[in-house]
Amino acid sequence: MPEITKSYEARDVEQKWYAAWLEAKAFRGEVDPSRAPYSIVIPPPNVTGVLTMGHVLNNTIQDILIRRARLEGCSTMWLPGTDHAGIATQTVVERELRKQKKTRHDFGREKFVEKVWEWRHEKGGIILEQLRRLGASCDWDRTAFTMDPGYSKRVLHVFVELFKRGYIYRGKRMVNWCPVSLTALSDEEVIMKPVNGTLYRVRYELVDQPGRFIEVKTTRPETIPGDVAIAVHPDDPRYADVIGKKVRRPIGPAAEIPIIADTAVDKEFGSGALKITPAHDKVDYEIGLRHKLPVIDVLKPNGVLNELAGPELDGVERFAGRKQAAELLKAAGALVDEEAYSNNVGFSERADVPIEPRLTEQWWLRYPKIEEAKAAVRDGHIRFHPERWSKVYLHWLENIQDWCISRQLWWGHRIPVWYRKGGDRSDPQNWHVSVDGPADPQNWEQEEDVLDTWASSWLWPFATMGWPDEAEMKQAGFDYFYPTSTLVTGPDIIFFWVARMIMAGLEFVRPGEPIERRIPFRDVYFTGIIRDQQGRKMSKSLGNSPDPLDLIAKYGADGLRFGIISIAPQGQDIRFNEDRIEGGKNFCNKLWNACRFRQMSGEAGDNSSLATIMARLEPAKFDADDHAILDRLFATTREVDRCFSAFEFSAAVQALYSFFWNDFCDWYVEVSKAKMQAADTKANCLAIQDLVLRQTLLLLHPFIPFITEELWSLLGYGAPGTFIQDARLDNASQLATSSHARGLVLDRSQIEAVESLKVFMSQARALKAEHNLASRRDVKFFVTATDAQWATLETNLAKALRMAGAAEITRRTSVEGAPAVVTPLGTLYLDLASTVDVAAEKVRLKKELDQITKHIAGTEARLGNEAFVSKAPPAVIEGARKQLAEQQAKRTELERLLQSLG
RNA sequence: GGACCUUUAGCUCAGUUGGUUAGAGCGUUUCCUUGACAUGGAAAAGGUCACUGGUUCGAGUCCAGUAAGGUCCACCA
Repeated sequence: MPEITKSYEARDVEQKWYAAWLEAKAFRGEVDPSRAPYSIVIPPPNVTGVLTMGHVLNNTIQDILIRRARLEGCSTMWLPGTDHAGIATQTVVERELRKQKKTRHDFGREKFVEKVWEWRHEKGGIILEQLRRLGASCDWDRTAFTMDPGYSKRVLHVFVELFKRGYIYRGKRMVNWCPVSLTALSDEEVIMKPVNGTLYRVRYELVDQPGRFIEVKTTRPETIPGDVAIAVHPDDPRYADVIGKKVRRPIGPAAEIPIIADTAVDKEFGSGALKITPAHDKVDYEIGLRHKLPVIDVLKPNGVLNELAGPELDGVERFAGRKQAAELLKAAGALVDEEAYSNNVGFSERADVPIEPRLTEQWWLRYPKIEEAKAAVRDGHIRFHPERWSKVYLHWLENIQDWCISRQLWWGHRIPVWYRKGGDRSDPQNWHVSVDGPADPQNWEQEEDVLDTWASSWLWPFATMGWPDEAEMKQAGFDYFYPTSTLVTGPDIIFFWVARMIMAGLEFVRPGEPIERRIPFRDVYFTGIIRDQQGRKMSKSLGNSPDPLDLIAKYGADGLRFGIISIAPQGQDIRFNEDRIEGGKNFCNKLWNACRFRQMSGEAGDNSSLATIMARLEPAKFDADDHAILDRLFATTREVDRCFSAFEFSAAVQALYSFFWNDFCDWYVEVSKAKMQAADTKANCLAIQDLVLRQTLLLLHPFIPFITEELWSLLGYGAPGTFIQDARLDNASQLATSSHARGLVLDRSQIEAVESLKVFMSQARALKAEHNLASRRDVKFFVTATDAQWATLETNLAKALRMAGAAEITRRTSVEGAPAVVTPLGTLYLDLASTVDVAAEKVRLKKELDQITKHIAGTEARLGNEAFVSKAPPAVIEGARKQLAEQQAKRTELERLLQSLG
């Protein structure tokens, strides 16, 4: 067996094992009816994406779930892939073209789309390669892409089906228009941001009463040329006499526009009068419809004012136009005043510029299965973790609006609608809607728009598994793996993705079957957002996000995974802290060296299975520490189990950390050193170490897959050619059953004795340190103890001497004048009476006495409280009494020690 | 305007259904290169659990309110 080196070198080990896993197709998801399925579909990253800390967290959690399920005996399948990300990808490629001073229009649609595909093949999907570096155990043979021919066909099929079922319609409506991307956006892609601007007070002169004005307040004077009315509230007495009269539009093409009454106007705001510009405001548009007003669009799609804005403003960009309009108003004497004003403005999520409300023809989707989607979560068929996100989800569904699914882009799924050449496009008589198009294509032209990216990714959980083609579904194991088990994602895409996937699954999968068969996943785990030290979101533009690949190079993939999980509490945002990643690396090193020590301590016995290790245990030779470490091992196994069922990964990591580092390394391995020197106890002690290490590696493997695989192999736990994932993880009760079968019953009193020994040891070291003897290993101690206390000490004496760094500990009936400490195993004296600073020792003892006296007072007060004694549960009262007795005994002993010092 | 989250040691965070003297990691101080590990070991210092009330025998934990910070939703020009 190869020797374990002094320090753990992550890089080589990681490369070696990942290659071996791929070679063996260890991550292949196979249909196996004898086992339970466990499946995850990856939230497909943008094909343009590179690995961020968010991806690290998200995918580490998915990998943890998948690997744990594998160890529990499930047949697992983690489906990877990427999203074509319409706007983002098109923008990236257009940016490349701009370097060559070209635009997509220089190429034309077909050539441009070819360019995008070229780009994708060369540079797209880097992130999937990066996920391998992280250790992600995806079934790479299933890698999907939302623009794959098969996937695309399914997207179009869904469009056609929804159209047939009456959920899709075409209509001219106000949409959120991005003047940079030149496309419509859904409401979800608009981010509201407060903007500091100006509120202009503008006056409109009445046509038949020169000199009389109506004032309105507006933030957008450049749209005044598009004004078609002034609206007031019908009950507003200030304007009762002007309703129906006309005012002059102060700038732009001269026009007389009516004063109308509409209840949508807020009497309290501003002057109570509102300018109506139906082309550039959603509310205005609705008022315009009610009053049959014309629509005057003064903006070009790119946000530049057009000729309808008048000669002065024609061709001026919208923000420059705003200032210029104000000047024109001033010149016309129509600007009353202006004031600084902050209001919320919708921004395009992608381009980060204010969107324009714009009246355009678009395709809309009325969502299917809204009520059932609510029920799925409300009734617990789908469980959100943390649960509180379900409120956000339900609230959105309560107020859901139709979804604008068409985008004026070239990169994406072109909408499968054809219009009869020369026909009126708004007349459905002239439409052909099908996946494959009309039989006589020469007579038709296809819709230019493509679908919103989310209108393809909402099918991800089933379109990646061959749906709706029976043969492909069979091959993908659809029946077996759907619904998927857990979705791991961020709460920021509850609306974009999670809710829509639920509706899509309910609408399309296994129609007529019960809801639990149609939902796309059973659990949804929402991660937090990773923030920097100042609490800011990590983002490319701020440059505050470390490159995960750098972190992998520095700390190893395992170190990164362990570190990030340890700072990621459930559902809370995460303050990134590189120290914790370093802590992850250090933990790996600790694990490595503990295994190294095991290897150096003696030949491995038969480690090939749990049973063979159990067979090597010798219950008759178990001492207190042996009982205690197995007790802690079982308890930790149980705790990790609980953490997984509660999705508390950082708690699992903490439990494993403290068990392994504190209980095993700091204590058990240390006491082992004495036991392994005795031929009689050595074999049993090594068997126990082998048992602990085996179980620990299994429990840790989902979190740190590489190093555990390496150590599993080095310590001979697996047969050659097998992986740690081929083993089964026994739970705590299975472990207990196996050990019972071996005749081992853990002894509670022995386990408690170890707790006393630990306290004793700590106090002995502290006593040495207080007298500047911490580094000495030849110190002599005396102890005054009861027979029971001494019995515990005596049986563990060899270990105790070693651990305390003592030459001897001898029992005395009384000791005078030596520094002492009261321990659970008797009073311990340092044999240095002659050199001791009596005054300092008295101060120290006095301080301890004061403390215990305070505690006694507290305990007595509680027990003296009639209400406590009569109302608290007996166990609590009993505990308090026992505690009081112990405290009093300690006080008596401290007083005696003080007295003996004079 | 509505909903939600957070506030515990210098820093980042645990703290399960209320129950001994509130914990961990990092950082700090002192000591230690003893044959697994200095990516380590030992000891120690460090907290009015944001604030105010309430419920209770008992509150970091439950309730109400206040303050600060954050997130999401919402068509007031």
